[in-house]
Order: sequence, then C-alpha cells, then structure tokens
Amino acid sequence: MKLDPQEIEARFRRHAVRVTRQRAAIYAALAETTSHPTAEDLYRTVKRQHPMMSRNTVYYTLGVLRQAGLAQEVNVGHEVARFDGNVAVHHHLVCLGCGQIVDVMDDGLNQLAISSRQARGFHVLGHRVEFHGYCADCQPAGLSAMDRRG
Amino acid sequence: MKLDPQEIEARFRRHAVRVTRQRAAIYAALAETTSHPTAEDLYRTVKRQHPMMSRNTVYYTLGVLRQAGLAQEVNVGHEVARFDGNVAVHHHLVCLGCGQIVDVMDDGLNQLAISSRQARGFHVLGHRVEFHGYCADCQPAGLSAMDRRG
DNA sequence: TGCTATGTAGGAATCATTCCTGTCTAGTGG
DNA sequence: CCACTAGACAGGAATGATTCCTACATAGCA
Ligand SMILES: [Mn+2]
Ligand SMILES: [Mn+2]
Ligand SMILES: [Zn+2]
Ligand SMILES: [Zn+2]
Repeated sequence: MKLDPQEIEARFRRHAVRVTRQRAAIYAALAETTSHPTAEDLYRTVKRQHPMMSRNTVYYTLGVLRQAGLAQEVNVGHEVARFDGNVAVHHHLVCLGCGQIVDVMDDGLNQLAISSRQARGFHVLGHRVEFHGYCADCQPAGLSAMDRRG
Repeated sequence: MKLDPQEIEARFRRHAVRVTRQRAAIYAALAETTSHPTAEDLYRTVKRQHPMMSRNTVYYTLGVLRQAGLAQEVNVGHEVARFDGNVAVHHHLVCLGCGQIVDVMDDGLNQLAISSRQARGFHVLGHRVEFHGYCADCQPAGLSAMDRRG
C-alpha cells in the first residue's frame, strides 16, 4: 500500500533518522511491498524517480534504517541479502523453486522457547523460523494432489 | 570424535560418493567437529595433512557431500557459509557476540507446523529454527544475573 | 590392466558488498 | 534568514567468498 510522505517523515523523525529525498524513496519502496526485495531491486525501483541515486546510498540507507529499527535483513539460504520493511515479529515461508518469501504471522511461533538444558548458558534474545517448500506455481510435476495433503 | 576411515569409506559408498583421500580428509574434518566450520576453516585444517589441497576441492567436495546428503550448509545472518556434518534434523543457537553455533536437538521444534491458511498453497517440506542470543562468555556487561533469568 | 568419467590444483573471473574521497545538504543555533 | 558542521551522497575502487576454467591425475569398472 502507498505510504504517505508525511508518515515517512514522521517515522524518520521518531527514530532520529535524517530526512532526505533518497531515504524517503528507498524506505517507501521497501515499506510498500511485501516481496522482501534485494538492495539491487530497491536500487532499480528507486532509480526511476531518482536517476542520480547510487547503489552506495541504497546500501548505506539500508544500514541506517536497520540500526534505527525501521527495516530488517532477511536471509534465506546463502543468496543475496533481502530486506523487509515489516519490523513486527514474524517468520517466513520460502519457495525453493522461485525464491519468493512470504510472511508468516503466527503468535504460536513467536512463543517458541528452548529448554534451559539446551540453552547451554546462552541468554536467548529471539528466534527465527523459516519454512521451506514449493509455492503453488512451482510444485514439481511429479507431486500429486495426494502427496500435497496434510 | 575421531571417525574410522573404514566408516568414512562405507558412508561414501553407501551414498555413491567416490572415495578419494581429499574427500575423506574433508569429510573427516567436518564430521568430527560440532563447530560448523567455514570452507576456509576446513581448508586450513585439511591442508596440514594434504599440503596440495586446493580451496576449489574443498568447495567442490562440500557440494558433492551436500548433494549426497552427507553434509548440509548452515546459514546464519549473512556471514560466510558454514557447514554441518550432522545431517539429522536439528536446529541451532547462535551467539551474536562470537558467532559460535550450537546444536539444538529438540523433538518439539521438529514438529512445528504452519496453518493451512498461512501456507498460501505452498507444499511445505521442512523448516529451520534459529535462536539467537549471547553465550556465557559474551554476555554484555550491563546484563545482570537477574535479567538472565527465565 | 586400460578406459573413461570424475576429481583435483591452481589460477582467473564474478559479483554482492564495503571502502574511499570529494562534494553537498539537513538540521541547528545565532 | 544565514552560516556551520556532522552527516549524507555519488561515483569509483577495493574486497573477498565463491564459482568458473582448464590441463592433468585417478577411481571405479570391464
Ligand atoms: Mn517479512
Ligand atoms: Mn548443527
Ligand atoms: Zn515458487
Ligand atoms: Zn559468544
């Protein structure tokens, strides 16, 4: 959904992030999609309105947004970094075929704990769950509807 | 624990992996540790016994072992790839301070499911849970024992 | 024991990300 | 409203893990 420039500016100020055209454009591109774009995706998107935009600014800005808590990095497998403007606690479902990443909002998953015996003295701060499988468009041919049940 | 060369050869043959000194050495180094080493770690370890070993062979072999189901890649954050000779289904606990990765074997975590409403037509094959926090050696100074409870 | 598909060593190439440097400007205080 | 300065920007160079390429070696098999 389209994000009001005023709202973007308000969020930046609330998080002590300096307001610039480039940042607003990058954040808008990130926050208005649920596709978990790469830095390069954002660069291409934003370059349409800002032809002078450099990749460096995209990377730098993503770092700033991340530190400010306005964005997070999502890592799937060892592919290029993908970014998420949704900073609510949530998890992901990844298609092994086309690489798309879908949000999974599920309170149950947010409650996962680890037994203290397994915690090995760690102070655990959080966790991340990543489901993988094939999306409807990528189901391998040999996979029948029956196999898909459950 | 030390792994018998005979056992290594047996596993290779069972998984239709050609037996070479280099592979046996790489697999031994990987399977005898629980530290989830990087390719570079394995290269350095194995190079002591095999001075001619090339990095390429390490990468190539890790690919072969992975396809054969004798190793898996573990990705934490966007750091360099780490490898795991433990192919049983299990999860990980990552220290945000020193980067160490500890195995978490917990049947409960292996049972996680996703509601069909959230599955969005995906055929889900598996999932991965990654806990993060600070290990005993890396607990931030400001963190008291009280905070650590729970 | 020889053949052939595969593996290996070493070096070049790739490419996402980071680093560097010289402008430029948002925010601020006078 | 103006000037100052910390921080942001563009563009290009550097980095570094991983992959690619190629000529030589060897495991597995008849
Ligand atoms: Mn998300
Ligand atoms: Mn493990
Ligand atoms: Zn797909
Ligand atoms: Zn630690």
